[in-house]
Amino acid sequence: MIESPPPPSATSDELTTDGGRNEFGENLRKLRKDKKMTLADLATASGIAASTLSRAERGLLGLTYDRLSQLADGLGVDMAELFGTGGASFQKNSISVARLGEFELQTTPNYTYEMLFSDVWGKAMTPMAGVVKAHSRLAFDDFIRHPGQEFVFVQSGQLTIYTEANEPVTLQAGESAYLDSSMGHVYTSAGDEDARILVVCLGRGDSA
Amino acid sequence: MIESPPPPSATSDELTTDGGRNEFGENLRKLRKDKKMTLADLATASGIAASTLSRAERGLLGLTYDRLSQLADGLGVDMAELFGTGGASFQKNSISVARLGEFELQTTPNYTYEMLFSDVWGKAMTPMAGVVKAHSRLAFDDFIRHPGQEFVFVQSGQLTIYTEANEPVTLQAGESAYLDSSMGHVYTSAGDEDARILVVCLGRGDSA
DNA sequence: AAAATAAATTGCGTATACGAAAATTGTGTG
DNA sequence: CACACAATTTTCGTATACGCAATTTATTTT
Repeated sequence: MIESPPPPSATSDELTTDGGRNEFGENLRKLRKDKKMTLADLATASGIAASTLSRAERGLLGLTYDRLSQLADGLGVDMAELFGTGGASFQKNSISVARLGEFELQTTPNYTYEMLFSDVWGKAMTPMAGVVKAHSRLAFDDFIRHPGQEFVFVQSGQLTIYTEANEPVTLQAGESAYLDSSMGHVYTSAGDEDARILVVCLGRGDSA
Repeated sequence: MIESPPPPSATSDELTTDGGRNEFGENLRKLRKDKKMTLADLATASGIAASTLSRAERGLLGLTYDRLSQLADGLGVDMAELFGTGGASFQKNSISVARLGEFELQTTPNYTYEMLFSDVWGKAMTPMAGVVKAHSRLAFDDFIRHPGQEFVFVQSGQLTIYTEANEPVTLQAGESAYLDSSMGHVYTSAGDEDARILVVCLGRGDSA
């Protein structure tokens, strides 16, 4: 969360503890106006006084958890959107297309892959398509890890997934797996052929 | 967010206005313990008094925005995870496999598809695999919409995507699209052949 | 088992969130 | 421009968040 510069009249207490509530307030006002609601409308919808909402929008107070929860309900959004962290910057009403070969191939010793939609801002999912050149777990110095979850689909070939907490699993073409990506994992091709896979990571992920 | 049942000793005021803060408190305690932190450790990391943290964990108070922000920093998580909306209940260190034909085929007039990993709790992404039987937009009474984002990959055939805010786009096999799923959208097969697609929705989504 | 230490909770005074009503500002119309 | 009305902000009293120190409970050590 990027903090906005403190207002000129901020007290020293606010400088050290306001935790971004000016930014929150701006986001709140934006959400409200996007929905063509007045403070009174939102007060009715949320059960929070209009005066409180006004102060929150101007960063003059920090709402409590209970009020935040009421607010999310009143605005019909989830908490993540309320905090502007859930893809709020993802372009509304957009569709992006990834054509064959459109994205630059990235090559490592073990993989050749494209980061699909690398130019799309605010994505909550990171799709990648590519080929697994590694045919042995020994090709890897260590497991790959990143916070979140990961979906992998085998388009062709056979894929073996090694993880630090489970027995290896082997997938045929058309099969898929869903895993905790914070757990160490690596992907290897399991047959003579290099497996072709599609991977979707949650958030900005560098996958195996 | 699924609310836990109110505790038996809840006052009527808590029943109507606590906005899930017992659940929040439980999640907070879980996060803290997962990280092997005492209340004093977290107090130091976050700059919030241990007594306040204790009360928050037991649902005795609702933290203000400023404190919530400090807490997220102190725990090294983002706000979404703090509220238990970011897959907090997803099984750590897990991998699940979807074998060919494993899930029951669901059939509508326009699609035949499997909800992959339908038995996996706490998934942030909902993968679906299937066939698009509709060859015309006229097959649909209305657009499909659900909050969030959606990734669609064409395995075979040709797919045309109609959206309420953009010109239709047609994808070949191996191509994909990423879209705002709150915008009305439908998928149709574009050639003689029924297109085979893989769809990943953010969250629990019913896709087109 | 008793003693020592760590961890969590309680008590109490201060700061701030909060709501209702009043005041001010903004907008539209004649 | 004046007026009416809508929208937002301010005022003020009450409720609750919050931190520090004391107390209690839980865990570890002897």
